Amino acid sequence: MRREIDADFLANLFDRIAILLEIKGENPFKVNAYRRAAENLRRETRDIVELYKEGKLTEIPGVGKAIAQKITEILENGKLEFYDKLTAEIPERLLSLYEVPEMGPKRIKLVWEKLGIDSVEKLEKAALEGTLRSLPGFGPKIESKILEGIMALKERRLVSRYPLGEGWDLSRIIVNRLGEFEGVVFVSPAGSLRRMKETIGDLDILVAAENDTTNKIIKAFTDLEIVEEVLLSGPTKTSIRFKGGLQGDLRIVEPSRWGTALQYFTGSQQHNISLREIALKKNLSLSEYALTDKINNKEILCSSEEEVYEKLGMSWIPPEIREGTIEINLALEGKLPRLVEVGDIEGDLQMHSTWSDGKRSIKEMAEKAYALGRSYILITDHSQGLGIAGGLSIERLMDQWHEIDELNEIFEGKLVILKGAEVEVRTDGTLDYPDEVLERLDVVVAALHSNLRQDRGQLTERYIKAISHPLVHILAHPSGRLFGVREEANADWERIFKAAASSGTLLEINAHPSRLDLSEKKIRQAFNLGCKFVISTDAHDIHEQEYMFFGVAQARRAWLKRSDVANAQPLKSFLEQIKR
DNA sequence: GCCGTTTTCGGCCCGACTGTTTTCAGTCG
Repeated sequence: MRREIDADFLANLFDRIAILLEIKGENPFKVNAYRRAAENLRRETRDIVELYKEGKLTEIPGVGKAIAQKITEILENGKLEFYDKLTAEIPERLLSLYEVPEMGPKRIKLVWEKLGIDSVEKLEKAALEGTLRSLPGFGPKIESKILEGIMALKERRLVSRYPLGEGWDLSRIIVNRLGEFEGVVFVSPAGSLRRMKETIGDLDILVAAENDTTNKIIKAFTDLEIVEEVLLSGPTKTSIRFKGGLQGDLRIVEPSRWGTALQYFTGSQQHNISLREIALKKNLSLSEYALTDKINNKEILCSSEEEVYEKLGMSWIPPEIREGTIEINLALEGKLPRLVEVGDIEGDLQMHSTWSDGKRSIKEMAEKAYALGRSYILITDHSQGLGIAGGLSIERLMDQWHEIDELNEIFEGKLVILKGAEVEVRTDGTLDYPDEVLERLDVVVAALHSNLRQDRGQLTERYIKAISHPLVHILAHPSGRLFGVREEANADWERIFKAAASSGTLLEINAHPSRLDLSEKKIRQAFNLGCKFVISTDAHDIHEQEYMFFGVAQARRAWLKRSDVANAQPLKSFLEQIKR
């Protein structure tokens, strides 16, 4: 059976084409065009086959006539003549060399043409025998770097991206430590961490400091006990590898250049390119150091990010949506929406107590919620079927209601504790409590924890059955993914989201850093199909209630506004909004 | 190969660092 052709398949193909064209020595702008098309295909939430049928492939940014034609050929014939011709000229197996650090298109072409090297094994052999250094531009240093790179590759030290939560904890340590250091004026995480991407490839830290202190700051950074090795170190830029494998980059700039530096270092790359193009149209050149007037060659320094955007004639853009897509034009027109903010969140609609697998009493959880400024919370201990998490029998659940009633009297309405449950959706799509019990809960949260690998069709029906149940208000952590443990469930998400939109069932954005579920892309897809959302922490301990900002960032990356998030409303409007 | 309130042709971001050089190419972000 032929493998399914979807946007990711096409994106991977165009990325491979880009590398092969690069090795061939093609026009770099053409190479870049394939990369941009690939990137935008990965972002696309609409179904590619549908777009093809409707003749709308060129609606995808970066996809013009030529690439649309190639997609069409693949969908119709299952193959691409252009690719066959290309790989007859530049063998596909050369792509494996591209994974080796220090090996770019020029060096791959050289070792292939001069030494017949077309595999990592042959490259390793040549490096070990010292024959690589005979090539122009190669020497002993590069040879050994390549060997180290191959080692890292074999030990799988290069491949992984890290969940945002891990990078976040690390960044706190570094920012706090460097912030105390003499001479440091500003310090901030940048890069994909500041943009709050779901996973980060490296950790970027930016420091503003006076010139004479930079050496000491670099040393303080590289001397941190969490640093494994220094990869490179110059006067303004240092790269290290943390214990555990994550790479970290430190950049130091003068305080007067903080704005352009923070903007540049936050990215994304595509966003930066767009900004620099806008600058050029205004006869300005933008770099991390300054805006430069191209006519008189004078620098315009920006000490804040807001100034950078202002001088380009745009409104400031939140880091979470800096992807070089529609945010650019909207900011130029001053039409960016106000995205949902942590301060908008009034209630937290999933948390656990010692009644099931939580670590704190309901009272402790409620006090923390009140301290965080919430006005309502929903207690969602597990239902009976999830024995592993101490699921509650119906009797125990009813006992819990007495405790909640008492606590509500104590809180006198300053915080309202709602009665809920995280009700298990059984393999056949039925719920783990009978309707008579569900009816007596304030809010019902349904969740799938087991058998997520069942047949795609059955799983989809199971989701839809749960979503369509008239007593279910919220579907918790819909895709079931757990970073590093479990992938998103394989189901027909378009059908599931349509069912949620039509029944009015709210989709949870689970803020826990191990989940961040729904993904950014699925939020956008669900939003476009008419769904509404809640953002919940799924806290099992008091400090985990602080993770709300992770979920809010996820929502912001998907462009959600306050009105799209049901728990960003006061209790009264929230209760009016939930169906029944 | 894509794209367009300065263009349907002629542009396409900008810099750090390293190793190999004798002024710069290659890789990386």
